[in-house]
Amino acid sequence: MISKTCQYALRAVIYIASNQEEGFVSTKQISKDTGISYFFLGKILNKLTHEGYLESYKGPNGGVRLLKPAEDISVLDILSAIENVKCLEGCFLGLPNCSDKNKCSIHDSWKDIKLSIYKMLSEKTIHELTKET
Amino acid sequence: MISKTCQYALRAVIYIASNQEEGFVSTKQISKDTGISYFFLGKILNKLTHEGYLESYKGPNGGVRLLKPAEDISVLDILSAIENVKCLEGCFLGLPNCSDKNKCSIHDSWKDIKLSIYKMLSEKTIHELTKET
DNA sequence: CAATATTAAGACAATATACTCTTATATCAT
DNA sequence: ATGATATAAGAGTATATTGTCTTAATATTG
Repeated sequence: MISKTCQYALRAVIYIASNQEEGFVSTKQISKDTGISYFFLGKILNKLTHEGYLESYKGPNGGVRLLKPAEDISVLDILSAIENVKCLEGCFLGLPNCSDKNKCSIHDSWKDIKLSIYKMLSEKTIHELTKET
Repeated sequence: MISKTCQYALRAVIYIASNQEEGFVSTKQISKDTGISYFFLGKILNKLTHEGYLESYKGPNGGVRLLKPAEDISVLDILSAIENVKCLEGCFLGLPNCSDKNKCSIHDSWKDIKLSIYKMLSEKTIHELTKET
């Protein structure tokens, strides 16, 4: 559905949002508490930094923190920072020519689903995800 | 979203349903008309035969045909014959412990989406897909 | 029976995704 | 200044997915 990389990115950002009151959160701490592999996590956080969602700081007491309030970051923001969100684009049957003008036989049904996924992912904020269980 | 293998399986079955009036449809013909790689397609059709959706016949004029009427085969039938349909099961965040009793923070929103996907895929039949464009 | 056409099955290869490690660079604390 | 701690970046490895090829088995046709 979404790649593991995206899942890790989301879980990491949720963790950061929940734990950054005291300053920067280190990759080591995130890795330890989420179970995400330290080195792989480093790459993901790096990407999110380049994409403008995180701010990083080197050296002792360094780490990353959110550049914007968690209320202003949607789940979709994080997913698309990592990679193209496949479930929101493209034809269900994988046909290259499929489009609104040249529909495959499942196009409209699938488009409805895609719209509901888009709505959910773009409305749900990271802040909301830090509150619930 | 769904794997290429699943997309190929669906496209092949739709093709078979549309072209089996005159008897068995050969892998070669399906491959030629759908653009799906001949050898890879062979494996997929084989699997669908083992799973009970196709009947195969060797030798000249051989090939495969549907074992049931296209009206009685859902899109979900074909997808699950190939592999576990990932978008219908499991946690959006990839958490192993996530369940209805122990929900992750996006669990309920995601469950709604999964239900609508399940409904669409299990109600849409192969026959319907042969009619439209 | 022999030649041809087709599926069956599994070995093999290529590509994409996920993961690991190493080296460089910046910052802090002493 | 020096050593410890952290990110930055890229090379390298492992696994999963996708795609290709080869050989065997089975049926039809002449």
